[in-house]
Amino acid sequence: MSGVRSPTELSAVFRANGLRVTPQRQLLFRLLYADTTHPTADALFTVASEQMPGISLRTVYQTLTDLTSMGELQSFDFDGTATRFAPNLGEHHHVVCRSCAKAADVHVDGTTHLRIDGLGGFSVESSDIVFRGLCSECAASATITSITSITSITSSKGSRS
Amino acid sequence: MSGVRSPTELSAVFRANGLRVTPQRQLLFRLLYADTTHPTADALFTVASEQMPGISLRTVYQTLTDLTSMGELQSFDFDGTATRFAPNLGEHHHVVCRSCAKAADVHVDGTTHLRIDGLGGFSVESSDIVFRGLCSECAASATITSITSITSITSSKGSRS
DNA sequence: TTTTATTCTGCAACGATTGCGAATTGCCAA
DNA sequence: TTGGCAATTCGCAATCGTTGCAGAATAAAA
Ligand SMILES: [Mn+2]
Ligand SMILES: [Mn+2]
Ligand SMILES: [Zn+2]
Ligand SMILES: [Zn+2]
Repeated sequence: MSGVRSPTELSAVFRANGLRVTPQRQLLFRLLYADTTHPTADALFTVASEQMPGISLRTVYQTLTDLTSMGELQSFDFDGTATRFAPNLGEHHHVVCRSCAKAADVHVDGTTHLRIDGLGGFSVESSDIVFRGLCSECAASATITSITSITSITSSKGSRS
Repeated sequence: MSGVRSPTELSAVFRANGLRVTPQRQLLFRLLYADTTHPTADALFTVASEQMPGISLRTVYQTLTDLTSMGELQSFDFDGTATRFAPNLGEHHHVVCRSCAKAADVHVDGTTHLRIDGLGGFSVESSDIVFRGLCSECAASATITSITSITSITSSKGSRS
């Protein structure tokens, strides 16, 4: 239920579902294992290409789709850009940086005490909580930018861009 | 802070921001007023076209973008499909039907008691909770489908597709 | 009314994702 | 081990949602 499934285990899952285990798939199993960045298909394609030049982006999408429909991965749409994929761990939620789009897992206590008002016939099966804010790196550079900006205004005697 | 801003109020907001009030914009203000469906740009375009044939989808996008950057609308990416827009009411969250993608507002109590573990340097500025499940219509038709399916299996003596 | 900066529209371009068909290949059976 | 063949990969075109751009239209100030 929790923990990342190993490449070997994923191979077994594929065979159990009547799917073949190819070098491309094995590589992706390895890359996904212990990847905590919630990467996009294209990000995985880039790193996969280093180890296997010629692998196609189409195959990356295919494998991610397969893994997702088998329940081994979850897919997320944190913003309007590319879909992000991550191992389907136990119940957890996410923080997303509004500046660099970095995402991280968080564990949230107290979700069972939430009172939902206004459901009007909807039945709830799951919940996704996305906390938005700034990662530490972006918070740091925001501070620097702000200081630079003040310095710039001071030293340029109030010019406007 | 809460409640939908009226077309007249939105016109004032536009003028206050140095933007002009055009018939296209006024129409969209009216359509958005009291629209609780969290429509896509294209859905709004369709209904707008009925009242103003010739209005362009580009203009709908433009106006939605303007309203969003003025803080009058919020935009959501519930799934990988089109962005959805809705008046920026007070704090509230959403239920989304996994079958027909209908979205509705819900009010959630207890969010202040959530304990977030594993933030690791992230500063949280806001949170979005999306509850996923089935709306009453889809739940009803799912039941019917299920019964039909059983009937079909029974009457076809166990054939497999 | 005249003027002009803003807005509208149509269309091209873009990024992400999927459909498709031909070439390749994992895997099972002999 | 070696076919045989269905599954898979790959490249490319197509699709979808959205945005950039430029010329025509127009809100609103004078
Ligand atoms: Mn995660
Ligand atoms: Mn809402
Ligand atoms: Zn960041
Ligand atoms: Zn539904």
